[in-house]
Amino acid sequence: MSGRRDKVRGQEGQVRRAEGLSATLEDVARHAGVSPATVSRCLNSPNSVRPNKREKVTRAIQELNYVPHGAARALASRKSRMIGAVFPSLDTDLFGGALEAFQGEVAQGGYTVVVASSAYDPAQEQRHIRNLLESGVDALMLVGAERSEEAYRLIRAKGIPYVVIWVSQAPYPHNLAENLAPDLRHDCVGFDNWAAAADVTDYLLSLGHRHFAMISGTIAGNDRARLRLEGVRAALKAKSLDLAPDHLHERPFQVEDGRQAFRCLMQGETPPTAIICGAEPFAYGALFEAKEMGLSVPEDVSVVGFDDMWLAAHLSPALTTVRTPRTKMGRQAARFLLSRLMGQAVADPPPLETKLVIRKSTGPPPGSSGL
Amino acid sequence: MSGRRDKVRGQEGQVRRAEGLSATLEDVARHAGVSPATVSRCLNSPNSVRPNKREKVTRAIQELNYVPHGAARALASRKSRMIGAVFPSLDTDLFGGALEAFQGEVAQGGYTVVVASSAYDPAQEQRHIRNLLESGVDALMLVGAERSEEAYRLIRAKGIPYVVIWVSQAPYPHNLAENLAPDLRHDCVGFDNWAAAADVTDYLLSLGHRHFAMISGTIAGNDRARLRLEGVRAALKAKSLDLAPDHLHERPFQVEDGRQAFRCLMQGETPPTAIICGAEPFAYGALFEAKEMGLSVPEDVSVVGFDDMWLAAHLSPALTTVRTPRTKMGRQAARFLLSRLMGQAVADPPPLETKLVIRKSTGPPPGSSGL
DNA sequence: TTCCAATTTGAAAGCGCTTTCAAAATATTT
DNA sequence: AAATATTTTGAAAGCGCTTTCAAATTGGAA
Repeated sequence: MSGRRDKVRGQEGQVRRAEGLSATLEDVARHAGVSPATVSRCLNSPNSVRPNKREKVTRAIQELNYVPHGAARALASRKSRMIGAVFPSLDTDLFGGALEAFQGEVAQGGYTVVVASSAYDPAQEQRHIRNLLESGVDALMLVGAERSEEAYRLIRAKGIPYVVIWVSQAPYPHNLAENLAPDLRHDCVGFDNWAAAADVTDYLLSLGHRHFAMISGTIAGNDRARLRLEGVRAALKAKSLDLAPDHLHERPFQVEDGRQAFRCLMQGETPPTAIICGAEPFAYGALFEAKEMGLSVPEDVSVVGFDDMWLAAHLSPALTTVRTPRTKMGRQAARFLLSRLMGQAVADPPPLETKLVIRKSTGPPPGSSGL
Repeated sequence: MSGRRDKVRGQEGQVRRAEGLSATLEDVARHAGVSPATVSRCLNSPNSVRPNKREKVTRAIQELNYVPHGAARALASRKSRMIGAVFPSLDTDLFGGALEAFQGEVAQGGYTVVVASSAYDPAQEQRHIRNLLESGVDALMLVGAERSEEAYRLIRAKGIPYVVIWVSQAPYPHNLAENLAPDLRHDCVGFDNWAAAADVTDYLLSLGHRHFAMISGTIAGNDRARLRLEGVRAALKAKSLDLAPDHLHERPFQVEDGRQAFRCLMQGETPPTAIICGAEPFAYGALFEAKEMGLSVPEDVSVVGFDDMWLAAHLSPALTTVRTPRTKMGRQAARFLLSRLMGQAVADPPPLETKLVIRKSTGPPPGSSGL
């Protein structure tokens, strides 16, 4: 059973390809008068082949318009040169920025990124992880560390390096240990969500605020959201304060949710004087809604965001927020994975810095003399 | 030269895998007591195998935690189940939205998407296309039809289906024929940039405007930008008007560029009464800058955007703009490619609709009595 | 029950590359 | 110049799967 593939013999006895079939390495070898092994070497370690042959091969490659067959390469070399990435969403510059940086860096290393968006759905995420694993990615990048044991089992079964971004393994009381099996220490590239949230809260506290509210992203399966909430709570607790149940709104990550939550909060019995948003879209929504309700920020209520996306600085009032290093995360995650793939035993990079960016949406609570 | 791979024989003579090596189809076959062919069939066309065997195989797969090897599959079946996509950028919800929809739809069909961002750079785009082709993608999605002949040659050489989005093949005088070799009719999923631009212009014209300016995205290598500019020009020409040279600013696609251009325009000798932005970030910048300059929109100048990204409706004044169907494009492109991959000879889908969304940033020109 | 058509199965040949091993060619030393 | 060390090359064996072809099994029809 030869020739499932239509090789047709030309008049000179040379094998040509039937329409639509591209040249193979063997064709190149024949065309250049060398062995397939040599062509392969030209592709993978050019200096291990004599210049004159190398030239012949290069020419043959050009003439035949040869493009190596990725799958065959992957099969033989046991590496696909692909890195998988699953993001919770891609329709915002938040993860998009990280992806862009990640992809750019990974491309530098000759790798290609296979991407998927899980729409913040753990089940979908797991399916995507499985898919990527099947696709044969050499490494994996995931957002957040919280996911099913099953998902991690799959990855470990494949034995490929992976990195988890947007979280850090900070040695705080709030670290992940309490929520993850002890043997699970993932490599992280990210920042300390807990500390960053505690930070803004402290700042607000220092302005004199005592009545807080938080609009938090959906917490189930989202450790970033949970840590931020816990960070806020911890900072409040240090001053013997707390978040009243009706002052905590947990929602999907949309601007519209921010609007609703804000309205709800400000129309309540005891409106807060400061609103901490666990994700920036909430803050945008809050600001928009404030304008609509005729409330002024920060005179009537202070609002802080989280992430410092591009819009924050342009809003009026400009938004006080926490700058998170998404581009850096993308790049660093890429570099980390690349090093691991080159066999280097790189250490977990240290957590990245976040920065409290104080702008115009925060001030002393109403009624205070400015302290 | 056997066993480059460490197969170790267990005591029962059964082949197990050394650490880190995952089970293969052959392992599954042995474990289930069937031939490899049967396992393969279970994976690819389950109903061609008897239920009892199928069950055994399914169990074996589970027990061994078997994950098919994508590259091997791709090599043997000559299809990789991957689709490549190159976007000009990913750090905005514009292309991100399209990508998200594209990826979701493609995943439905059991495909996976390999993505790359070209940073609006043709050379980088071409490199990415080459890379994706090497990766063995079964199909390709690109933004815009304008790119080097070389790039198209590469794709055609591989003989895979591809689709070009964000543009249409509208049968207008402005169609692509003049800029592309006649034999190049690409499958398009998109809308008519020219007509959409002409549309807003007509609207502005109908409000009484006669002094126009345009802030256009960089045109080189970007047919969307070019078509939009031409659309505006054509509409103006129909009224014997034109865009003064100093009333046309061509820039990268950033908010900051919009700010600068706006300031420049409004501080000029003869400021326009209407500014058409070829991309929405420009309009945002314009609105922000107007506020800073103490100009009011639309009283002093009307501003229109292009794309209707999420922010447009929340701005004050809310932005009049053209809604472009990016989610639909993503989905439709995916479906088109999927059909082609299933061998169906689908026709080019018809151009999608755009919609002029009139909000508050446009009005009669200053000094007019409201017509 | 016997025989033939229809359905399931397995053996084996690749898919296009990489990589080992040994042979051939070249460079270096004595 | 001969002998040895080094570098280049090629032959061939897979990588893990799919798919053809023929053999084995099954289900009906006779």
